[in-house]
Amino acid sequence: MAMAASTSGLFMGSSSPTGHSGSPVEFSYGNAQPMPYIHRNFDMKYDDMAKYDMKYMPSQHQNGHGHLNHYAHNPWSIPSDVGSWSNPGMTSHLQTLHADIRDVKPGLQNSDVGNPGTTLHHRPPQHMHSPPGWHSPVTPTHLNLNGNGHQLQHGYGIHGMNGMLSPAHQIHPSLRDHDPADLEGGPHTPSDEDAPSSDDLEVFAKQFKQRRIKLGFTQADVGLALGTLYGNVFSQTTICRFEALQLSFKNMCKLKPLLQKWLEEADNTTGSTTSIDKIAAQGRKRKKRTSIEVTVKGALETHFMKQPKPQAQEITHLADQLQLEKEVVRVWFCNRRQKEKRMTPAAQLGPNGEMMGLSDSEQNDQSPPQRHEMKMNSVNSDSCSPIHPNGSGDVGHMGIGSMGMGSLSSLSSHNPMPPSSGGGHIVSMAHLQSPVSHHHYQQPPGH
DNA sequence: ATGCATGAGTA
DNA sequence: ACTCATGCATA
Repeated sequence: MAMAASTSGLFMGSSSPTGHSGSPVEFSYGNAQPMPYIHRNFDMKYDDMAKYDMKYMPSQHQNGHGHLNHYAHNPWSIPSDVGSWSNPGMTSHLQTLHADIRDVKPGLQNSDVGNPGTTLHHRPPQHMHSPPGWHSPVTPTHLNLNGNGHQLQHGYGIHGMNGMLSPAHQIHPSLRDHDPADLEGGPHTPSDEDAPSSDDLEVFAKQFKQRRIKLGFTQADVGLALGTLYGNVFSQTTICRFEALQLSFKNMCKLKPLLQKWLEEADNTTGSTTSIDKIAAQGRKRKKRTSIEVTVKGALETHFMKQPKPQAQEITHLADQLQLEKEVVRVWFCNRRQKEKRMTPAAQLGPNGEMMGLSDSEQNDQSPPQRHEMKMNSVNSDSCSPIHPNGSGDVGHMGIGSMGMGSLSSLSSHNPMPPSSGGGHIVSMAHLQSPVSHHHYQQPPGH
């Protein structure tokens, strides 16, 4: 199926390197189209579905969505192609990742065949013609997942294909953080790859964004390119969050190598163009996004302060009270909690920067439903990172060149953060706009 | 850029 | 039922 194979422009869905976000609008399936899903074809084991009144249409199902899921839980897995980031802690799941990887782009590699030598990179800005419709109905490459729902697929993933990997180039000195010392198989010296500190991540993220923009790529482009290159497709959202340091530390660490590699490619790619088409997925509909009214939201916030983890019963009650579906409320809390992990009570630093508060577990004082978040924090005390609160620039809204996030906390954490731990610290600490009002959440797990 | 949503893995 | 990674859809 040759889709738009000729497109050289590649994923230029939007390309508005104008400076800020790649407006998602142009992004393929428009707003109204519940188009296909790229992954997320799964079995609906949802009974919730009932409520949603069949709004979801399962199309096919395998054991789970195939790609980047598993590794999601194995944060340290990374493609081994890149010898660079080999690191003990992470290597364990490489293969796993690979496996996952391939399923994402079944079609692309094919379509790309025409340009064997190319680094599968695309040169966006210059020529962007037809938007590569993602509509191409691509066959879901099935991955053979065995009963465990895990990978176990044909090995022809990425590596087999002409497509990816290639770069042997080196990157800017500034970007390369590995030291040559770690060749061989032994325990190599810990480098950034091993355990980037939050500072490293921050710096990298910033640098990444700048380069990306200079190169003329949008966040969406990068996300797609990653899929092309390594098999892991990421959305604009994820790239955005990465740049804004809004991911968990673990997640940041996981993505960094990929983005780093992409950067290398992008920087070195001369003019080769590669066109790849994006795969589309089959559709499966998603529940229409519920828009919660501000007042309702406020109520939820209020409850959240008091009880971040309401019991099912409570949720039911709340839902009933607010006239929302229970599921909506439940999800709201989940998301809120997740968000809370990035929002830190941090703001309570004293003028000197000392950390204050955050000892109590909950209080009545609640913050208004503001939308700024202050990030940086670590949720679980367990593993690492002493986080220093110090937010800095507001990453989100600044212009590229002007990002002033100078130094945040250097949580220099080290460690390979054992996956075992819940490790959910987020690295981000970006904006701290209003240093006032905020609640601190930090309640002990026991509930 | 972010809110609501999905789903794998886990407790 | 929750966490975590991730993303569609939207502001």
